[in-house]
Amino acid sequence: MSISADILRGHTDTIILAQLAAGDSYGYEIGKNVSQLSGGACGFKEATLYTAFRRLEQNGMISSYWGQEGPGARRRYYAITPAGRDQLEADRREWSETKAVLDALIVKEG
Amino acid sequence: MSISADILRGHTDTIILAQLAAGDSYGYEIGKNVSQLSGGACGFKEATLYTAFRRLEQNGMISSYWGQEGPGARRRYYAITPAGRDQLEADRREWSETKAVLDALIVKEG
DNA sequence: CACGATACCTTGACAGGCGAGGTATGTTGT
DNA sequence: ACAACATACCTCGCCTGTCAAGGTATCGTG
Repeated sequence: MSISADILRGHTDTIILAQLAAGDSYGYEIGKNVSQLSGGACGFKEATLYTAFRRLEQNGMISSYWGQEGPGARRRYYAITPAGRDQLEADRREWSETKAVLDALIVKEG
Repeated sequence: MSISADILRGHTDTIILAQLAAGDSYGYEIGKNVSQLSGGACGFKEATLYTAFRRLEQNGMISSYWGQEGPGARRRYYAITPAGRDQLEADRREWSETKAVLDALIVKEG
C-alpha cells in the first residue's frame, strides 16, 4: 500500500464508479479488483468501501440489489446510474486537469 | 477552483515543500504562487495554509524566521530543511506512482 | 468441528480542509 | 481626514472521509 490514504481520498467514489461502468459488481469483488489493478499499491478498507456505497447510492450515482446466488454468502450488487456515468465523465476530466496542475506544482521547481 | 479540496488533500504539504525548494518564502506569497501556477484551478485557503505550516514545522520539514522588512506588514519566512527535501523526493515518487495507478483505475474501463 | 475464505455491516475516533472571525500596517482615492 | 482595499499574519470549531475494531452469516476443507 504505497499510496497513502490521504492521497486516495477524493478518488474513492470515482474508482468505484469506474469499476461499475464496466458492469455490475459487489463490494468484496470491487475491493479485490482495485487491489489487483493497482498492483497492490492501494486498496480500500472495508469500512471505507461500504461507507462509499451508501454515499453514492444516496446521491443517486449507483443503485443496488441483492444477488440471487444459490445457497452461500449473499451479495449486494451495485449498478451505475446515468447520473453516475455523468459524474464519472466529470471526474475523469477533473483527474486529467489534476495531473497537469499537480505536475506544475509538485514536479517542477519553483 | 475546479479541483476539489478532497483531491488536493494530501498534496498540500508536498506543494508547499516544492515551493520552498525553490527558495525561502512566506505564507501570502506561497498562496499567490500556487493560485497562479495552477492557472486558478486550485488554491489554498489561508486557514489551510497556516495549519500546514504548523504541521510541517512541527515535523521538522521546514523552519521559520521573521523577515526584516522596514516598516510594513511583517512576514514570517519559511525554509525547507534537509528532512523536508527528503520528504519532497519521496512525495514526488509517490505522485509518480499515483498517476500510473489512478490512470489504471479511473481512466481505463474495468 | 475448527478454521479460513467469502461476504456483508456499524460505531466511534481521528485528521485535514476551511468558514468565520480576528489583528495590524501601508497605499490609494476622494 | 477618512474610507476602502491590499498586504500579512493568526485561531477556533465544524464538517467530511478514512479506518480500526468489532460484529454477523455461509460454505468448503482438513
